[in-house]
Amino acid sequence: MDPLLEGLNEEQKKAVLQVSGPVLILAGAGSGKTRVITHRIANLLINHGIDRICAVTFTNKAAAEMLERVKNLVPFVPGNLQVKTFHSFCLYILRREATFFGFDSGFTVYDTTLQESLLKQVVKDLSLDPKFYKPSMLGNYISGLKDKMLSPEAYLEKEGRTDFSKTVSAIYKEYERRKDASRAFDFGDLIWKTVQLLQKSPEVLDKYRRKWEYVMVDEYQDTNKVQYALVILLAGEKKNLCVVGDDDQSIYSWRGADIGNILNFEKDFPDSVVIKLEENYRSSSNIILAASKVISNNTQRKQKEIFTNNPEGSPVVLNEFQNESEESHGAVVRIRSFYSSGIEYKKIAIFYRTNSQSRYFEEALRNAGIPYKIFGGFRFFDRAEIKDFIAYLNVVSNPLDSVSLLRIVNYPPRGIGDSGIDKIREFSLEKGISLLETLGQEEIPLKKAAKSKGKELYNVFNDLIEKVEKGSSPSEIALELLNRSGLMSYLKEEGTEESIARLENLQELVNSIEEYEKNADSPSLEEYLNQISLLTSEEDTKELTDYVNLMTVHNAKGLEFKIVFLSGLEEGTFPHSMSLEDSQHGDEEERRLFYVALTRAREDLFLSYCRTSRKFGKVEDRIPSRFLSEVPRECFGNQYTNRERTARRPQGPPLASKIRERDEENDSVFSETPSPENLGLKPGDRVKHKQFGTGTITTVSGKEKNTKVSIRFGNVEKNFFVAYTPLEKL
DNA sequence: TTAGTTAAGATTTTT
DNA sequence: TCTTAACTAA
Repeated sequence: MDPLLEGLNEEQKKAVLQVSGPVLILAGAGSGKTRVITHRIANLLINHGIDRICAVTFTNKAAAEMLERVKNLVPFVPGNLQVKTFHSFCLYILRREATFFGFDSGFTVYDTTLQESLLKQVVKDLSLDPKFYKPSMLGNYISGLKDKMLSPEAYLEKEGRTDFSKTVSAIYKEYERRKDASRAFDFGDLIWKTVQLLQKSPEVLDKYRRKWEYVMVDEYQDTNKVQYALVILLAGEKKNLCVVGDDDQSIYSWRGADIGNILNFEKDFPDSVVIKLEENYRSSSNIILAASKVISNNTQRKQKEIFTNNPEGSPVVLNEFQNESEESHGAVVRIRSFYSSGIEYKKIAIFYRTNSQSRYFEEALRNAGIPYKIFGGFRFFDRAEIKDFIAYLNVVSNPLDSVSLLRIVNYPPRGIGDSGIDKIREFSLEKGISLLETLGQEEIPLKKAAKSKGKELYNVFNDLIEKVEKGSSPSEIALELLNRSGLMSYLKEEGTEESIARLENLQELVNSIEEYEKNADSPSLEEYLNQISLLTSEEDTKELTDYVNLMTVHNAKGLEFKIVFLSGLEEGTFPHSMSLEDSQHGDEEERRLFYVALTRAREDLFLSYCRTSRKFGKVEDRIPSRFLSEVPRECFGNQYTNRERTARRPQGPPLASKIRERDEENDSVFSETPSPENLGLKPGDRVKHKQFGTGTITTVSGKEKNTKVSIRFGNVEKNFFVAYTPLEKL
């Protein structure tokens, strides 16, 4: 038998062998979906000599995983095969077709920050109230319109002419105009402009249809209107289109995902082959029981049942903790014990609903010396100093990029403040020249010092732009810019710990550019900048080989782990209060999200919630997530102890009866004191400080070397690092 | 204009 | 709690 088919069930084989025409694979969680896709790609490559394939996913992590698994199946990966996210896929096309948009020398990709700063300018210039028209809200709104392929005019038409819609439409229009003048695309543009390109240019469309005769889309239930349009365009008349998805795992409606895309596939393609994968090979039957019972509470779903022939496995464990620190500590203790019994860290994942929750786990893992990697959330490229320097590079690569220029025109300080900036912008508008050009003008009405600094900056940019044209390498440009921008000396002079760290980060960025140069076919500054704009955190961490995975549940989709910790299962966090406000979907999307989380686990699933958690630094009481009561009692096994762990509150939470440890062994989790690192200092202690005399400790924070204490001396409160401050305990 | 201080306000999820 | 906007003094 073909080794590609080994170990596959009949339906999976059918999916792998279905070469041409439209195919819909309805794949339940853990039904071997990625296996089917990768084997299908391998089958096309090996048995049919077809390499004109593109496979599109949503997250970088899923794309990387897919490519990796294809690599393991085939002797080599042909250049024609593309496995990418929607965004990187479109970037690939747009970079090659930029001339279509009149962007003859490429373009800049605006991330959310640059998008919002442009919107802020627009709101200001249209004399609108920035308190009401918040850049972040406008950014989301406009992105949403782009997902639906609505232009400012089409939006107005559809929405009706209210004061609000008229204003938003005007902002949107002006935003587009300026973005265009800055020769930039935002994230939404990447996909929509690609669709427009393919619609308007038959030659280009034809070219890419021939380049990729076979199109595969993963997580099809999460495609939105514009992504749908893209897929349909690419599939063309040949319709060699294979989509894979599961309506129960649709978790992106807030980004315009249209579940109708998957539900209507058979209508869109009447000659399609539909394959259902319902057997779960991933998880223990305990986990599958929990997950399928929970999801059955949703009304808006296709009636179906996932099942497994896997053994029952360990009980699902539900833990209650007093707060987030104890919760993360509890996970660390278990991770340690798993590790000492021979389980690698990378088999373990910790999930949470929102990125901010990662903090506690990071802290606990760091203190325990356990390697970890955070997916999503804050990236290296999100650091302010990196963004600043990238803004510098953006201007060199695209002198028309006024948004980036404005970001750094006064950083480091050049005496060009808000009023100076206004003057420069006025002048540039009057003369019809770019902002950068304006900086070089003699007659701008600025103070002498500011004017000469501006001119200096202009010269630096001009020189570097010239050097790019003469073929200087990106890293050469970066190094020179680092010096001549004054950034380097500014940070050096500052001399604080903070500024030194920033300098090191900038050095790290230069390293990253050098790294890129080594690997790229024909390295250019512009390509580098384009690429990093789509990067998420997984690509930029140092290469660790074994690490615990930390991520949001959204990021976890499509992945699987032997051991999963799902944390923060409290009302308001999961389901998140913000999503409950959206009455249209109610809590159903949150439940799907919970379902996704549960079905990631292969063997061990630990659920946890806290009695109290912090919100904006304030401790608040919490109640367990509604989803916990939807998990059948028997999933938690029979072995419970009745001991209360944290008897700080007399009355138990609603679910107290369920929330027990499963056996004595695990009791040790709680008998360890959570943080012995504070050197014995605790709030309320009286201490003596050499300089300030006697005071009372109000708070203790941080761990080990980083332990900080706040001490109140009379009416003043001061903060100290315990490690640096000799304190005498009284 | 800048640096330093104070008060408000922020957090859903991703590219 | 932490970041940013607004305010104030120089």
